[in-house]
Amino acid sequence: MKLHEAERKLNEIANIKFKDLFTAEELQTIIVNKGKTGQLLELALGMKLSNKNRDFEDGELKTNKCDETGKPAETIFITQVSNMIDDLLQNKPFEETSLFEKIDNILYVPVCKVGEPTEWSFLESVHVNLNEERFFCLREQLHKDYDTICQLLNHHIETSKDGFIHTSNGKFIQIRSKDSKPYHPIYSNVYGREVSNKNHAFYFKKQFVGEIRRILGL
DNA sequence: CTAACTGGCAGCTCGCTCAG
DNA sequence: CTGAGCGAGCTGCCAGTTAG
Repeated sequence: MKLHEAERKLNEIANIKFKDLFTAEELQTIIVNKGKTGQLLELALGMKLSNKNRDFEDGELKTNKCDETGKPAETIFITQVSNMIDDLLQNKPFEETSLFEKIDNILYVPVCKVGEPTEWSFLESVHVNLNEERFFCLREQLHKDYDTICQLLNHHIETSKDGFIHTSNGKFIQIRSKDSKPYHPIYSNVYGREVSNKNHAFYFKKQFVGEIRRILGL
């Protein structure tokens, strides 16, 4: 599925309460298993559930919990770090990383989760394409963030007590731990040893959402 | 005191592997 | 050939700590 097609479908179901969008049975699974919202959205859009690198043929779907005004409640998960750690430690050019591939064309869908799940709804989606002129400024900043984070990772490995990487912040994106037991250590070929005892991931910080809303005049 | 940050937990689907 | 088991990668949620 192409991103634009999903965007169109989404705008048809935006602002409709979940109780009018899903069956009681479907809603029940949301309540029992809170991690289900994103999957229900993908199904509502007629997509196949998968663990592939990109949700759309040409981009990525990101949902996030927020309030009625679209203000995000959480940072937004982007992608895991373990398989690209050496790209980062060698500061591979931003545009060539799988991180860039992951974020250069995003359909961001805020999910208003105030009150009971029956009262929740998808809000107006936001399409962020870093190749469009109006996002050049944002793209520049993300590039800077990327370079900063690459430096911070090396700095942590070389100077921290445990010799491991730790939370590293840019202005709009960050890297921090993301794993569950049993942990998945990150091995670096550059250093020839483990550089973390657990997996890490890229996240968009909340300021990122504020920035795209500002750019789009929302 | 409150909001943000940090580190962490858990559950889901897919594809791969391997025994039967 | 087939199905169970498992790892990888995805998702969302939250408690304790820190910063403003």
